[in-house]
Amino acid sequence: MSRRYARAGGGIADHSQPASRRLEVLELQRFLPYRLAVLADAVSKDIAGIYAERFDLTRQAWRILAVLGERGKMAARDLGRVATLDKMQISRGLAHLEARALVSREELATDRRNRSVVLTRKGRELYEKIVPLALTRERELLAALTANEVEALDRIVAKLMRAVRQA
Amino acid sequence: MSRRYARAGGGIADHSQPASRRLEVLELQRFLPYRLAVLADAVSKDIAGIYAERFDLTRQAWRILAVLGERGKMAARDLGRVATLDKMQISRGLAHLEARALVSREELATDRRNRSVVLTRKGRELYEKIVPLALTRERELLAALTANEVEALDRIVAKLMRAVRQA
DNA sequence: TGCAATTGGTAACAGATGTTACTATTGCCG
DNA sequence: CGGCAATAGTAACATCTGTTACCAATTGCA
Repeated sequence: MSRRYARAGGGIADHSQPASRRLEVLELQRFLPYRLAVLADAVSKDIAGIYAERFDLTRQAWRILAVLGERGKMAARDLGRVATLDKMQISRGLAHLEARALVSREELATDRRNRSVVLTRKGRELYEKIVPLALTRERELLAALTANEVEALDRIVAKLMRAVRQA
Repeated sequence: MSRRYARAGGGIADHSQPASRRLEVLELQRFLPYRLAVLADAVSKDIAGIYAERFDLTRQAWRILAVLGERGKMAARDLGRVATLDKMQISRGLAHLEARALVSREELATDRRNRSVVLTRKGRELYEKIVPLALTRERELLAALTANEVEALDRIVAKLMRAVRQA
């Protein structure tokens, strides 16, 4: 909505320039996709300070660890859906985690393509070290908002996600 | 998961585990940094559908183009600050844009380290083609929100940005 | 049953990105 | 002045990431 204001009293439109030629201004600082990208990147790097710097995990590996810690053994295929990672990212993340003995994979007799994955003891210990730190940091960030804003953010993110997905 | 339910019949707290040892649960789907990352990534890819697919610009190049289109000639150094890009990203983005004759650089007599950058005619034409598309897409996404939510999002993003920056 | 299409997974390459270190220029302070 | 520190910018390398193509296993259907 091209910032057009209703005029009181009279339906006289602004014809100083034909609407079709007037270029709207894009202020990068106010452009939602830009702001979201910058914010998400900053938050992401902040959290990576926990799992990457201190525990040498990639972002994908951390997501996989988080899902396995939360849900226990599951098929590799489902990991992708829950953690929003494509199959290549899953493959690489699991390779990374397996090399460090944080997860183990076992074949399913029912479908030998699909292997199920589970945290090892070492993996669970790492998970239990990271989670409190991550949650604490999340709380610190959310402390900048009022309770209403936290609730609104929840709703807004969900709505935007739906909007962009059905593009 | 370990979600606890209030017990009917009496304010007897659940002391099955001491609070200090109970591991809080991190549900990835509700974890703010994760949700933000997924949303920003989806929005980013959506907008990239405009500047990348149709006009073959990288994300950095697009940001630089946007800033130059909005503010006119400026020092390369300042581009980074405004567009949230580091100096290497600026260097690469400008190389990309210059190779396509979308920007031109000129030396300043006052400081030969620092060159000023400006859109060429071709660059401005491209800018003016992309901007309406980007703004339209932004509006379509924001249409999923109420006016109050749009306003709240603005405030919330600013607050979170401040919170994470002073980490 | 048997063959085409689908699915899970990985290898291999190409391209993008982050990091370190280097050059060139300028500012600062003795 | 002289030279050390700071700044703008880039090259070169290592890493990460996306893409394509491919294999193996399974499913579906003629």
